[in-house]
Amino acid sequence: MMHLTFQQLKLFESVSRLGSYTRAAEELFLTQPAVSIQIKRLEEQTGLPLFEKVGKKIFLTAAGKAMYEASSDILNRVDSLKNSIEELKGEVKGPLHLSVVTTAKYFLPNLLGTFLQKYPDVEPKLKFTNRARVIERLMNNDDDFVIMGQVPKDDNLETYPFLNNILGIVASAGHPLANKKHITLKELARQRFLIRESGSGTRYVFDNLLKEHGVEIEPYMELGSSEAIKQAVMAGLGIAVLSLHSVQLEREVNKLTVLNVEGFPLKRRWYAVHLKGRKLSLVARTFLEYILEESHKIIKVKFD
DNA sequence: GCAATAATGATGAAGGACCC
DNA sequence: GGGTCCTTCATCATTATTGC
Repeated sequence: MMHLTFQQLKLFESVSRLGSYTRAAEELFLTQPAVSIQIKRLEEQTGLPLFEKVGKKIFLTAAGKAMYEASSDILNRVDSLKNSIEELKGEVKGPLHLSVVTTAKYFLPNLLGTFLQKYPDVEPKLKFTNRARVIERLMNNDDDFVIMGQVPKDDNLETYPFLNNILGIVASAGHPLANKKHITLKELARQRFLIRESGSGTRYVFDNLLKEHGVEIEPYMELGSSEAIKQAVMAGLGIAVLSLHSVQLEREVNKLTVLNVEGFPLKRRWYAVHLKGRKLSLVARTFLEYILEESHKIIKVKFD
């Protein structure tokens, strides 16, 4: 009979997910040897290696994959048990698992901060990633719910719009088009465009808009985050489509400006989304109700 | 840079001795 | 018999160091 500890499973799940002993140690506030020793003991209990090293990378063996599936399941069940117990006690307490598209990092911490002031015993577990990965996690039912701007068309999803997501064409304050009253999309297409990688929600919206108007642009540069794009725009490398949530501060200090382009700003919504039929924990329900009712009071953005 | 190993310390459970 | 204190041991963590 294997004698596995909960700590070993937690460490194993973390190492598998992050592909690194060191990263797992950082995540769990331990030292790397502590992780190494526990994984070794787990392998001794299993009687089979769980990881194999190829060069500097580690990969799961067949036994490791089976262990990963089981450990994820056990950890999820324990989280769910914690939620059930807290629900029986009627306390808003315990883990809150959310996957969030990266652009939402400009407003979600603010919402979460005010929520945690009210419910300090909630343990938020956030994953900021791009739209494609958020959809993957949504379909795998990995989180309580996800937050995204562009919800895939799927009858199996429950969606809750909660906040305006305004997308604008952003340029450096000294850009030649900065003071122009009306800019056509064709005119815009001649500019140097900085765009997000495919898989990003902002890119998805922009591509669709261009297709609708039969306009083609040649991207000048592709960057992996809104933050990188913002810095590049401020450096005068080009213009970009960005959520106005992400450039609020830069607009206030006159580092960036929003161009007056036909069809812009694009008014979209932020959505909380989960699979239909998913039973939300008390913590998740409370947070969902909180953002539906309070987000527009807490998060303000200048649209013009 | 990253994982493994060795030496060492902290902590908690179990068991025995002692006292009331 | 029950409660308290002390010792022992296992476990899990750390730092320092080594090897790839």
